[in-house]
Amino acid sequence: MSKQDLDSGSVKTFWHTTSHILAQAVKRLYPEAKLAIGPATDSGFYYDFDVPSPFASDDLVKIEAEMKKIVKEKLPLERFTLPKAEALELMKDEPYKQELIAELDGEIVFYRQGEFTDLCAGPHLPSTGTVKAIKLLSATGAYWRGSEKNKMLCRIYGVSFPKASLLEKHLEALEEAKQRDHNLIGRQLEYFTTSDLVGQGLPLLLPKGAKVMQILQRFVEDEEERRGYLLTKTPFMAKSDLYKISGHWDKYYDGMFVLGDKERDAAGEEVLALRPMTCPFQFQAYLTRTRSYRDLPLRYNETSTLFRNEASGEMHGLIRVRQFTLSEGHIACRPDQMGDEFRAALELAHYFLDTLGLHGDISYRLSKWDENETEKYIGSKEDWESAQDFMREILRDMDVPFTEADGEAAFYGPKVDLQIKNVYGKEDTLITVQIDFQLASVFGMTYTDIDNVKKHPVIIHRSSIGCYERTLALLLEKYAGALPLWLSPTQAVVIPIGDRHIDCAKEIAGKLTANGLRVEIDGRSEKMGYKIREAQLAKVPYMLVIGDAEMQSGEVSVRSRKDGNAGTMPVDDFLEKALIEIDEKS
RNA sequence: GCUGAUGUGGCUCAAAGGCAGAGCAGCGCACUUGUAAUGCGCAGGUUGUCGGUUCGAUUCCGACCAUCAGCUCCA
Repeated sequence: MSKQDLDSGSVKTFWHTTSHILAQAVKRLYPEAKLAIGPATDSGFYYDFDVPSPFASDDLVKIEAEMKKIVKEKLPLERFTLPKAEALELMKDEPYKQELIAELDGEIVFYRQGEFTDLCAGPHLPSTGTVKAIKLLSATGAYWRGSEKNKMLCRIYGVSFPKASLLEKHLEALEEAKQRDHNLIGRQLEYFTTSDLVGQGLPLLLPKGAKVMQILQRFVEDEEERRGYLLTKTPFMAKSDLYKISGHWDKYYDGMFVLGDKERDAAGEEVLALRPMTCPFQFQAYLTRTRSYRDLPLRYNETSTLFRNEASGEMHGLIRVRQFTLSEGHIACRPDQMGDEFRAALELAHYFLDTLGLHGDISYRLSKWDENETEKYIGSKEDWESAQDFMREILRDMDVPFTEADGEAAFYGPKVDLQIKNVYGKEDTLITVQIDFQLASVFGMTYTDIDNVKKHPVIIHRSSIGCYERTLALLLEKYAGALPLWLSPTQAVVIPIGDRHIDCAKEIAGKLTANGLRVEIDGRSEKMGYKIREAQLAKVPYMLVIGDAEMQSGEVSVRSRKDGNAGTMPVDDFLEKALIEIDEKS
């Protein structure tokens, strides 16, 4: 439902009531089903059921049909409350509802529609009759209360509208989103591929993808150098000893590719592991000599390839992979420099996001530890809270809107995560900036302060552009494959109309290439319209047509992928125009 | 890892317990082209992999691998 039709509260109410209709339909068709929870989401609703065998797609068709009957029955929704004991009695056949009721206080709120009653705080529509258009989208598994320790339930996702035309529009929009999916266009446009033989989560970047990656990396490394970073190149693997100090061996073992195992390690054999992070390596660089307070802040950056053994169901295109490249940096600074450095790290990220056109799609999250699971983290409660308070204050001071999330921190410190949504609305972290009071002392990193006392620096862990693979994926989705000129792997294709124009085309392409443009010639014996179509579909920004007229005048006929035929102009004019556009990164 | 779905030529998709087919892409020939598809021809397959059932499996069954959606986890 679009926001114009209803405000978001009403939309949620509408979807929430639809989820009750879903549950009612399921209960009618599968009386043995036990009800869990069924909320509205940002894009529809779902309901979780405990059923003997998971729903198949045929079942969804039946359930949808039953839901339509319930709508036709125009059942009124009636709110009522019960004291806890009676509530438990009412839900005596619903163990999940009982579990929820047990945790509630005061009067328990229910909603009733026809023969169906559900535990629910509401609010709801007055009648089931207004839910005219319903589509059940998928049936998947979901753990009860979101914990993999619990039973897996069957979740049905759906969406609904007061009018069929709105549903159609919504489904069309979903279809359009699919056409922007990097996993589709990235393969179609040959940015990347995968191979069953290479393995899951290990995409192969093809020339176009590799070119964009190179452009981004040069851009990032150059900008970071300007901002006082020193580039390191550290190994892809290290002995278990290093990870034992950093804590990864204990806290992150399952996430690492270990060339060996714990048994061999325990037997004293050398066991190497691929790095899941760069921190401990750059810390070793810090430790090469004694540091003075005058050396700080010391900013290391590295275009760092990392390896993380993700669970097999997690991998997704270029967004979740097992090997990826991060612009990773670590800043060692004094406490009095921490504020400026933290802020500068965020500002650098803003600069990159602005340049890429992604800033508007970002939301900020202060990712804190989980006070109830302190064993997952290292360091004292005081350190954690002061770091979290500090980050919160800087975010407020920078006037950045943000949310806070418990249990999302790294094991060594809280983070500010810059979150971004993919084309389906699924959120991932793109960039992260972290403050760490732990690892400097763990690794024995010190500096001699002005008072001649050895102290531990504060470490800021930061990425500045996000993992390159993920960034590429989001750029492809953002621009539907038509990347800005400066990022386009091929910036222009020269199209000679006939064979006799090929030499002239080569000359023009040569001149543009010599001036730094990435240019190709399409010299095939095909009709011009065909070549233009192919270049358009490949999202090449400019097509330069060369025929008799251009050969005579020494001009080129310019076509832009966006605006079509732009008429003829001297080659130098096109070059100048293109160079300006590249320079502006627009 | 868990739940569900899917896997047929480079791509998009047909068919089917008994000789696997089309369009696009590719290659060849002709055409020398004026802003989104020139025509004709050729070639391309151990139907993801490995087992099982069967006279016969690409089709049915099982395991594995990969892809997709979701959960959990995470950059």
